[in-house]
Amino acid sequence: MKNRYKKITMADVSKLAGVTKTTVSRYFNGGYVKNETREKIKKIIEEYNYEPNIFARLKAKQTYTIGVISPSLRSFISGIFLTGVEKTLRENNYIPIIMNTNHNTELEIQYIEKLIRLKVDGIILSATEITEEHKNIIKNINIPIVFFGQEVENAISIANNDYNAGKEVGEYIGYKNHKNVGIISVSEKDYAIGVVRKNGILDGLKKYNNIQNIYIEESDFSMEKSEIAIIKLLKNDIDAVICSTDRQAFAVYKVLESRNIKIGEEISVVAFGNYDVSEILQPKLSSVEFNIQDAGIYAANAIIKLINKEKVQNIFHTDYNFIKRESIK
Amino acid sequence: MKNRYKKITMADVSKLAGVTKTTVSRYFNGGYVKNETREKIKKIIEEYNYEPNIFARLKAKQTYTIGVISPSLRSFISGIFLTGVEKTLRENNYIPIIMNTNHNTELEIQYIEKLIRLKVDGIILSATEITEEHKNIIKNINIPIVFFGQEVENAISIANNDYNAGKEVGEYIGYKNHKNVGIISVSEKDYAIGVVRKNGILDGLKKYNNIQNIYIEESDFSMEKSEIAIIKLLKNDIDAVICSTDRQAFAVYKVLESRNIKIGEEISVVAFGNYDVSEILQPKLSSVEFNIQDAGIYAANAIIKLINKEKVQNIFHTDYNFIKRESIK
DNA sequence: CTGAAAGCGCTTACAG
DNA sequence: CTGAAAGCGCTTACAG
Repeated sequence: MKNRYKKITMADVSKLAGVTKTTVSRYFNGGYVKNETREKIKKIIEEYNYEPNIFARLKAKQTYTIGVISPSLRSFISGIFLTGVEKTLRENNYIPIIMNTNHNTELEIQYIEKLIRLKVDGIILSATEITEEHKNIIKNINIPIVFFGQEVENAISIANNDYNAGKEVGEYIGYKNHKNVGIISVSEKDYAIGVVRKNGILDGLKKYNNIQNIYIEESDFSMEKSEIAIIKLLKNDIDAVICSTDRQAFAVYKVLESRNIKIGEEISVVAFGNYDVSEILQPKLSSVEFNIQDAGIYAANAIIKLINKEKVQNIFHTDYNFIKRESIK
Repeated sequence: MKNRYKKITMADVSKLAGVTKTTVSRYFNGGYVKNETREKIKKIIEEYNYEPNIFARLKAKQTYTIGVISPSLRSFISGIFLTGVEKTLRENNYIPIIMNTNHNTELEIQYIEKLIRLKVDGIILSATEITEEHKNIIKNINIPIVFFGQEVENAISIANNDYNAGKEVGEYIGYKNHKNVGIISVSEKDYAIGVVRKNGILDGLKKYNNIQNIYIEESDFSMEKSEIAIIKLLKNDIDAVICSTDRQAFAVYKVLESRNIKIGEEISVVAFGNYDVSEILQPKLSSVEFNIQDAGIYAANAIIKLINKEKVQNIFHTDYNFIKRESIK
């Protein structure tokens, strides 16, 4: 058997098959090749386990690479999203070039530039914030781009149905007859979570007319900041805490447990994200589950459609499901 | 201001700077360029925000791309590892091509072939199993490869100090006077965890001569299988469960809670991995923390050294730290 | 210190 | 249906 770990080029294959590399190229790119010729090429390819080097498609219209920019490589949400994206892209013979910004928006812009230079066919951007620069990109870029996490005007975007999800949670907290509610929010720069989701919650809380006080503390996605937020909220006499994410709820659990405050009895806790461990917590955390894997698959399919000049609707809302568990009294 | 989202090539830059592209190339690749010329080029580059297309280095000795193969994009461990790798690679001007196998070993081999075709300078492989095919690769591949997670003979590898960590845990369970111990293991194909870590545990358990029975159930990294494993173990009268990973421990918590068995009182639970939520669980999970971020940074630095023909020691063991919390009586 | 020419591994008009 | 030639955006000997 041939050494599969030695490189072999299209020129080598063409010689071995007794054709020219034009024909081999056509073989791979769906051009006309006579059946007999096709067989000859196929034989060599299989024997030598050949596959063209995608990075050498310098002159091609398509490079079959897709840039994927993520704010994190280690969060629950981004892990699932990337898994969905990667799988779908790979199945369609695209290769993802994954870039991690570590929540640095400036890097996001730099990576877009870098990806364009790399001649990617399209970009999937999981964004936490949409700046003027992003809008500028949308106008000037000439490859398709799909946003995830935020609704973006005049662009293709995939977002959670944050308003409705927030509203459902808010209504339920009211329905369960809470009086004084603390909310841990995030920066309004993260419009989807910091504004839309929050507004949904606030509108939902109004429904049953029994909420007396609402206290809001801004945090971020870290446990540290969220611990500070819940400590501040506890200065008020609250009977419910609505967290923007499960991770924030973990911080709340930590603080409440340390103070021996009974979750689900003295104070209700609810969050968004439904991480896999949330049902292991004591008491089990109530949380809104978003179908992130689907979002990833949708994003990958959307970018492929856009590359193929097919129509894609401007905004796609991910499904959600409010899972009520023991953390609500 | 120039449109930053239009591509500009080295030829364009060279014309604008009044030199030839050879010189511009040398500018970027550390060749001799007169200071005056250097300034002219620098000016244009900054004005147009130019950077060479790394994928067009078809003729170069180095492509500055590194293949990174991971069994998952959404596990706690791989997330941290990839974050460390990506950061370090990026800081050194390498770009990672991240491939996800979803625990499919066959894909692993395919991706190695694909990466070689892509002319990556080196490969970092986070492996759960080392097969004959892997050993074959090591012999035949002519670019450097660094393994993570498993110790590999005649290759550069980074692994947790699984034996010592296992032993420390085993000893502690003996020291705390447990009598009947259940172990949830993983397949022996995963040598690091399924054999080395397990052997460490078993050897550790011997130290205090007080363990009467040891029951072992094989699982994998999923909660589902681990629930089945703990249910089987509970048919024996055990007073401690040693899990191979925190995720397995989550399954154990779930089952024990559903049966109202008091963790840390009736049964001790201990695991390996120390996921960030493990200290939020009730009772707090005792677990061995491995410094995975360091492993990622080390792996990236190792591959860069190998590319530069520098020496790297064959095996590097990641630090660990056994964190004892309330889950042990 | 810099340039002209060839080449990396492909694709793409253009012929035939 | 297939080939010869040019070219993608770079790098690299080789001159000078």
